[in-house]
Amino acid sequence: MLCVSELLDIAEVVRRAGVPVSTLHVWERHGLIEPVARAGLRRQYDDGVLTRIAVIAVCQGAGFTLAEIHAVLAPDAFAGGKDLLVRKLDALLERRRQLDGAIDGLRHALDCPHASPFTCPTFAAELRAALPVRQHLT
Amino acid sequence: MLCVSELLDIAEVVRRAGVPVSTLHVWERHGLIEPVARAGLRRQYDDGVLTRIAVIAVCQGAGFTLAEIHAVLAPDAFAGGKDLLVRKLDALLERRRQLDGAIDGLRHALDCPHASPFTCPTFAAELRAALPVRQHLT
DNA sequence: TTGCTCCTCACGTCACGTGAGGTGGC
DNA sequence: TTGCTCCTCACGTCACGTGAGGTGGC
Repeated sequence: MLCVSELLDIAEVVRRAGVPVSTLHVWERHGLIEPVARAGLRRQYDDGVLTRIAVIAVCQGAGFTLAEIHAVLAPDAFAGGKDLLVRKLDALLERRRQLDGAIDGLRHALDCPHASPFTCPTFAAELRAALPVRQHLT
Repeated sequence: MLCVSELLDIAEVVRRAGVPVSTLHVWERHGLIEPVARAGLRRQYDDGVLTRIAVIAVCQGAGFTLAEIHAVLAPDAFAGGKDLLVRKLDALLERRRQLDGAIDGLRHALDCPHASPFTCPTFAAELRAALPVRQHLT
């Protein structure tokens, strides 16, 4: 059995994943990723690291801390239930609601004939409406 | 002419805006907000601070740094053109695209019969597809 | 006078970013 | 042997969060 799986050096991972080296080092210190080997001091990754990186990126987009992502990446993360994921999905939906508000606000600011959004009653009203929903993502 | 505009203490601002005191202090140090007066040491805000806070919150959602938000809040921010806003709108749209990807991914993870997303080919493929778009919000 | 809210100042934290100086594969 | 990539380690940064100890309005 020939197991000649392609090994990636860190530059290749940076190129394929679009994540800077400094970030990869941080994630490694937090136990989120790990090279399968070293060539001298140089990290050698296998192809699976790209999937892990994708999971980390998506989870960060969902507002997970690195510690939470560590839990998600654990082998038994989905054994005991998916409560964390359900809560995070709610947070994501709320986040999208806020984001849509920001997009609408920015579009209005770009179209607005007023010199500044502060002098525009429509914009002010829109902003005020966006405020009270601010919540912590827990 | 009676100018008895309602003054707000910091607790009232926290209640109405949903932003913690520590954050208000930081924003003040960065020149983003300012009390209109002090009662002894205690900050007294007018009603307009709520609009500024709303702008700050929306801009943060758009990925602005506090320094950039400071520029947006300047009286002549919209005099010289709206290039910054146009770029940020693009960043926001890209961010929403990522967010939608994360929402789809999470929903799939919750429905998925597999023990872990890593063993599910659909999930892995979805994640990989979400990766190469990672860009800095500049 | 007594709480209670508010204050300032310093330090901690989270997720990186940035050199400085050194190692090692091709 | 010479670059060039990669390494580790320490320190900086951004946007807060968290006490510690003190002030002051009601």
